[in-house]
Amino acid sequence: MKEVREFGLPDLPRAEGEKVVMRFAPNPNGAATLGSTRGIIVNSEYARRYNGKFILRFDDTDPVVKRPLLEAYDWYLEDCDWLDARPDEVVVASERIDLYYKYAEELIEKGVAYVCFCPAEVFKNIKDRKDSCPDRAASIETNAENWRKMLDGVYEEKEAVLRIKTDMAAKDPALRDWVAFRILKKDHPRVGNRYEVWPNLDFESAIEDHLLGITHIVRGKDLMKSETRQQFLYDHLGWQYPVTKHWGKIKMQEFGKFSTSELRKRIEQGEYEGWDDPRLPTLKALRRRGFQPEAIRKFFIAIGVTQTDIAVSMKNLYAENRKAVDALAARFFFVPEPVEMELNLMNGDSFVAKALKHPSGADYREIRTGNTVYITGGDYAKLKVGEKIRLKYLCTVEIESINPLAAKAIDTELKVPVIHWAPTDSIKVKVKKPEGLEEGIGEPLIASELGNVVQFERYGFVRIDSVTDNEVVAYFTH
RNA sequence: GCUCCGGUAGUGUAGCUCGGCCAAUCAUUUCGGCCUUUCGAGCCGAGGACUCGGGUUCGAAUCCCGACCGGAGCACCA
Repeated sequence: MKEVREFGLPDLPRAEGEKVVMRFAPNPNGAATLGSTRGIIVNSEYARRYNGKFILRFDDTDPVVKRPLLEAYDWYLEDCDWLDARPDEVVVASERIDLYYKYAEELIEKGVAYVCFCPAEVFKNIKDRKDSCPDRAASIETNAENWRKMLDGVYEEKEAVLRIKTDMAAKDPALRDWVAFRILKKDHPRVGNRYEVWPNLDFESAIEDHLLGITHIVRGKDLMKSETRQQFLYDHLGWQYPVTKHWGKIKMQEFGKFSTSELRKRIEQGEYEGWDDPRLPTLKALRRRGFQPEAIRKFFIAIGVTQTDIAVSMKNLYAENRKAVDALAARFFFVPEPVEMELNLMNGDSFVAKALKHPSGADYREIRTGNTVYITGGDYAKLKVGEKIRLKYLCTVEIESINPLAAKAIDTELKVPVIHWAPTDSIKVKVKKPEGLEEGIGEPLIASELGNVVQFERYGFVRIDSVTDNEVVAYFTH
């Protein structure tokens, strides 16, 4: 019988009464991007659904090519907290290197790991021929001794590696004898110069997943082959591989290709203001722009875990965020490209507009103005003499002249266009958008919303980022 | 070159394991309408898809084969 699933992630296959243990394992070489966010949310969501455990593990075993950033460890913790995905346990691989050495020795003793002295290109040739490298046949004693020498610093970088024996004749070249440890004589941001022999991801993560009791691995399909490679290791050690699930490549249409390393380079070169620059696809940037964590969660859960490669538009996230933010965002008038309008009010009319703070509520805000108001350049461009428009919450006017712009108040009429405006004593407002800076003016009360997400009517949602004496800076949400 | 994975509307996604209840779900986008004060908000409505070709079957989105298209791995990166 077919049943339509409720909104959410598909169920994970699991044994009866099994305690689910999930993990998210980033390399902290920069701030979390939208890509990493998927990993945080999907894994924590599964852990939550099955009442299991969620582990955050830093796979920081590469001090050179993708060198960890010391601050990023904390950033990940903050981001997880913010996303309501606080880990039950945090593990740092670089602090557990001795543990990996122990297993390396065990594998050497079992005769399933060997120290290989082939230069990379030479080994590639051998591998492509489905041949074996001469070191593969070395005795256990020789390997143990060579491994010892590796650890003792006898060899230089690239002179020797420790390989795991798989099958040099495997149909798939990606599986043949892979590197488990290599020599890197470079300090590590976290543990300094304590180690010169570093495990590769396949080795480190294989050992950790077992030790941490991970039951299910859910990650990107770029690591699909990793499972097959690591399976050899699990067989050698008599372990059971976790259940795996892989999602396809995700690309945000608005951002194109980005990698953490690339981002880091550009930030260091000053191309961006920092990891929270509003143009960036980082969690820090989205937070500063006023996105709500529950919207981001829902967005990634809706996308799910299919293996198809996808190109998603930020519009989907915007839609989700709009639902979260609409109810709590107070409304204000912000006028970009302001054009001055002289206002001739009828006798007895008030210069104080009573405006709704939120269309669904009853709370008012007062907007006081003199006999000049400001309207947006865009609205101005469409005006003609004799046309009637309503200045929202203030009055209906008839345009008397365009240059200079002047209008007189008339009796309220139905079905006239409604535009918003800014009062005489407006404050300066700068809006930082992904596309650039937009300047304008707005009602003074905006300055009282520091840190809040508000809606600039007919413009969009923004988060008030900073307030000074006569200027407000807002980050554009969407 | 070798190996692996995938292909449902503009974009995501459900359905595929166990073929019929699928003239295909939900969301978003787009379009139209509504709202006696938001034409970047809200409400209502409409449109829009099973990559192609064979096969199996009474019956195929679902099973099989092939083609085409997309992506990944073959790093002393993660």
